[in-house]
Amino acid sequence: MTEALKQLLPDVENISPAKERLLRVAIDLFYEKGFERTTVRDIAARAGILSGSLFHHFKSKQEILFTAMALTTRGMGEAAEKAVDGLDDPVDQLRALVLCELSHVHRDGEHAAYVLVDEWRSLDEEYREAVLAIRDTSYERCWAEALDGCAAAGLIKSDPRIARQLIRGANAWSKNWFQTDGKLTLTDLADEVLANFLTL
Amino acid sequence: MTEALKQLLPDVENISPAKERLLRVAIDLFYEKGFERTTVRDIAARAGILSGSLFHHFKSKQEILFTAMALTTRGMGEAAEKAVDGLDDPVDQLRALVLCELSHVHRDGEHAAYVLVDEWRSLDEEYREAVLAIRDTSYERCWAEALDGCAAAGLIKSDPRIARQLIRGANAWSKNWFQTDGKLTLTDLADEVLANFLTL
DNA sequence: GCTTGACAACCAAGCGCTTGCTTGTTTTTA
DNA sequence: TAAAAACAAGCAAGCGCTTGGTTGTCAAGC
Repeated sequence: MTEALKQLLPDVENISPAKERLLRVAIDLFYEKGFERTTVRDIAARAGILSGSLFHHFKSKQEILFTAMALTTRGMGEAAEKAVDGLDDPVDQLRALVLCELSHVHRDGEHAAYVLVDEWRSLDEEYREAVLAIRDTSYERCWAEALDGCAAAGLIKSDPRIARQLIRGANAWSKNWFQTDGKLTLTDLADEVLANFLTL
Repeated sequence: MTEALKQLLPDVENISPAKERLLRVAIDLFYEKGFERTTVRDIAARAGILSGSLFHHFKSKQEILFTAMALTTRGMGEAAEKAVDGLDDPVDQLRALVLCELSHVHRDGEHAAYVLVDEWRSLDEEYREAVLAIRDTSYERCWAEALDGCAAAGLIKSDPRIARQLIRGANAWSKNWFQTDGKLTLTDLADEVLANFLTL
């Protein structure tokens, strides 16, 4: 990580309650309509303030997106670490992580939507590396550990890194077809994913 | 399909060469930057005309997106039918379809980018049903046939429709990580996908 | 064979509106 | 009473789209 990015991160570490409230509103809207279709007036209106007041907290709309993604990414990292905590069997770890990821995609947990990754293309290049850094040091490290464990036991068919990408794609896409209120539960779906990617 | 949609479709059936040229430019830009970030001035500039002239061919930017998605969807349907033509073994069919889908995602074929599906959210509701109708009568029918065949032979682990969604997600996401110029070829990737979703 | 008219393609200019963001001031909070 | 948060007002730029007029093409009519 470059020096410039290290200067960016402290801002992410201590987010005031007021700021976090605005971020949750923004994340909701980004989830519903996407970043580009969401205007600063939309965000302000739902938060009950005027659009100009937003810029007292953030210096640009782009910074809102960045902070939102950083916050989300950090929250997912913590959730992932908590999910695998105390699990020794890599299969158990993987099951927990799949369910964790699906929960975030469908916003079942307390944290924000994983699908902010959909907005990757909207995030300015200068910010991307910082978000990636947060993701890799926590969230993806959990995945790598679980998948490497499965691979060592000969339980997966692909290279762990390829398997990770295939699983991520399958999970993320479920946003576009899976209905939480249907017969299939999120846990069922997680089992389906595991059944396909593990040699049981 | 409603009557209103039937009136929409003929426009998609006969697209003039000039119109198709503009659509290819638009699709390129949508692929590169996304629909929202692409302006009508961007499209016109790359096509070598002024922005106003676009509206001689399309009545709105939204119609450009719709026609582009319809054209792409039709092209993919034809490609899929051609890919499975003459193949009797459902496994062979599935292999062909996976490679076909990956090729479109990475724009290796002559046809446009499959990832226009990414712009689903940008397409006005009134148009969506029409695009879905085109997709289901050709492209998705091929997939259903192949997957049902595999399921009948006990070669897949999930319900065919769930398997289809998981595969679609895995394929679509590959746009965000797979490098065409890397060691792994598209055919290799297709084999990886098959290895995971088939019980061989 | 030349004119004519119809047509599609495009240009030139700009309208009305929305966007992200700024400024100076007032209210609220600690 | 000073800092933080929000308001009120609006700017400059960019957006999708419209309008009226100018080209080039080509078949029909005398």
